Amino acid sequence: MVVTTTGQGGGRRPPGLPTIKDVAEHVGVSFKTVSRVVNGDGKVSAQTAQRVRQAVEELGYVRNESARQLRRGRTGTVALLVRAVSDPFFAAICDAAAERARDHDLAVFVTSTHDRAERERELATAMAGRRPDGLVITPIAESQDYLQGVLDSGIPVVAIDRPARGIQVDAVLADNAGGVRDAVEHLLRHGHSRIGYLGDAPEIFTARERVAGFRSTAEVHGLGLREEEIDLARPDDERIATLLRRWRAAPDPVTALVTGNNAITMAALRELVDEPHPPALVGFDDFELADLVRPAVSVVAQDPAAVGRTAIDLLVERLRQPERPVRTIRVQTRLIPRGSGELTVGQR
Amino acid sequence: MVVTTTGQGGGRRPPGLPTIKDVAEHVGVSFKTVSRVVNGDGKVSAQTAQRVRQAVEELGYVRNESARQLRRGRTGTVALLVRAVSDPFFAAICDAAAERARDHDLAVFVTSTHDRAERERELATAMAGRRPDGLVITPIAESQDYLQGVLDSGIPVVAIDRPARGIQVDAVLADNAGGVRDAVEHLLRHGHSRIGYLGDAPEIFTARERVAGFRSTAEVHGLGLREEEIDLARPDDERIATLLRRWRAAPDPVTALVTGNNAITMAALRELVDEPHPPALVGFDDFELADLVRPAVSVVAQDPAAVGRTAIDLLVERLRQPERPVRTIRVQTRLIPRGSGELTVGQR
DNA sequence: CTGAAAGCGCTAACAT
DNA sequence: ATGTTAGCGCTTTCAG
Repeated sequence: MVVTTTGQGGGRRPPGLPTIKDVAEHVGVSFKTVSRVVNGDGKVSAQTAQRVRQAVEELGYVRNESARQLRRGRTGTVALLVRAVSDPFFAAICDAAAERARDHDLAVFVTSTHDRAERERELATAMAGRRPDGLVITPIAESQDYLQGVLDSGIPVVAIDRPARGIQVDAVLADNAGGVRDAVEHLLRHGHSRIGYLGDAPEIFTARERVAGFRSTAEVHGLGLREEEIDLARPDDERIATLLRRWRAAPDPVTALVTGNNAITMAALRELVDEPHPPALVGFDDFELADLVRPAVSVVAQDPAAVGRTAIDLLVERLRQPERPVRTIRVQTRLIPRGSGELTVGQR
Repeated sequence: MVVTTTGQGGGRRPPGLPTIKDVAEHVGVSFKTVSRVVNGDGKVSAQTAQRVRQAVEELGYVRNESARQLRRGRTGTVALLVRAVSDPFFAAICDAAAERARDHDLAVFVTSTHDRAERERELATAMAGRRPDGLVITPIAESQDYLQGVLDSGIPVVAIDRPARGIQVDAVLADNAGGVRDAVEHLLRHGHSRIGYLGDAPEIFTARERVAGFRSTAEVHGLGLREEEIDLARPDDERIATLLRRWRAAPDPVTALVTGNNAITMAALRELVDEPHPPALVGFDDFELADLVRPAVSVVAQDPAAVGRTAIDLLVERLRQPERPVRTIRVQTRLIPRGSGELTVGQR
């Protein structure tokens, strides 16, 4: 459906927005005076200031940030590279980071890498061209050493979700092992001792930390793990469905599952949702509607907002103190029991 | 947990990234030659070009976009204002828009307005300061006339999700009324004639279009609507739960519901999920896991990716032809039956 | 094929 | 309190 009307903007050739000079001319002062008013640099009589402000309003003057940035050397921006803004975890990080950045008069520019290493580099470089005051990245590539020059030039970098490699930078990570430990101990408390683990591929940093948490917790509690009940691979509904059927058909089947990330939790749920007696389940990462599925899904929730805020905090601190030691901050996870993790062995 | 190591970046004072001049000096050519190589402006001997490229690599030169933009007048960017990137609908729009923009060598800068009118204006103005080649906005404020100057200056504006007011601009909207019509007719086909409607507050454009679709469809099919079974208000779990209990306790209760947006669908589901015989339900907007709830939720799905892509297309077309008539494009919705909408009256 | 000069719009430093 | 001058890093003429 197409509604036809007149063209936009009255049809003039792009005259461009007015400049500081246009405003000055309009008022009859030097363009520097306008600059002073616009920037609140004091040293302007209240009267002139008033007239300038009026002219600014009338002409619709908006300061050209490119020019300003070029002259000042800083842009007041932070570049944020995430896996995908359409991933709720990263979306929450973006919103929280933008919010916190506002408090420091910084604007956040977000880009999605879609987990492609070459795009990470491409986008980080493109962002560097815009001379952000800082760079927050979700490392994917083998190494981030290509950022050394950027770092040396005085633009701090903060890694989130996974540590950077090949460069020494601050990082904000989740307490992956601790989260899984909580999940396992929760299941143990509810009488489970045969627990299966479905994790993402071991190339992925968080996947390694999480399964390590699983193994060590199992060891601490003297659980006899069977390697065939630990699965590490890219999420794939089909594969996971098959695997679960096999596990559950075994003579001494697992009574509980821990899933290592959201996509895997979803895949497992799709397979189990219509089972009359599903195994207990605790998923890593909370998700909307976890409380609407039956049984409601217990999860280890991350705190994406804290990750986003902390990343900005680290960046700002480093801008203030470039020499301070590099830090890695772990954001705690939180176990949210909703029922699926409480299914006891007897209930099966 | 804090790991302490050495500072970042070798501890030098910010020397800034190398400039075109540094590269030129390093190679022993004029800085203009470097500019030519960097921009692929031909007219450079293959040998010089090679040496320049090597120096660029060695020094880690990245073009300063602020300087470039200042001189060229265009930035190669599009500013995108959405309600919130953490809203899955808008997140999908963002990703699709960024993808499509890449094809035109445009970078998209996203900001969230969080549905606050004053922030819409504030952010749109801040974005204008960065001189984007185009502006895509999700209108919230009463009027967008404050953008007239931006428009006149040659920066096109496209409205998404809701039309802009006070300015004549292109728009990409969903077929709201059509989507609800499909929902209602789907329910009619399954034997429902007593249908309740839960919509968002009537101040909201999409809410008005959707309830209008409900009313007109009901009329076409000769359904006798009862006004007390049409509810329009900001989503509120408590209110909706109470309302539903009342509706269902009535002597001749509704057998089916249409919910006008995602938040309302969620609220209704929370109330109905544990009912043995819930009413049929069709929600406006698809959501992840709609297939995991039992019964799986039938929805009218929007196509956010199409909205994002179309917005960029309109922008690019207008950049090419500033005088073309203003257009409003409606993106079709799609009914996805999953079970909740098929519950027949007899099944209750 | 390459270079020199000018200037985009702004702010910092220095006058007045 | 206001104005002048210079220059940020780059691209666009215009010459060589």
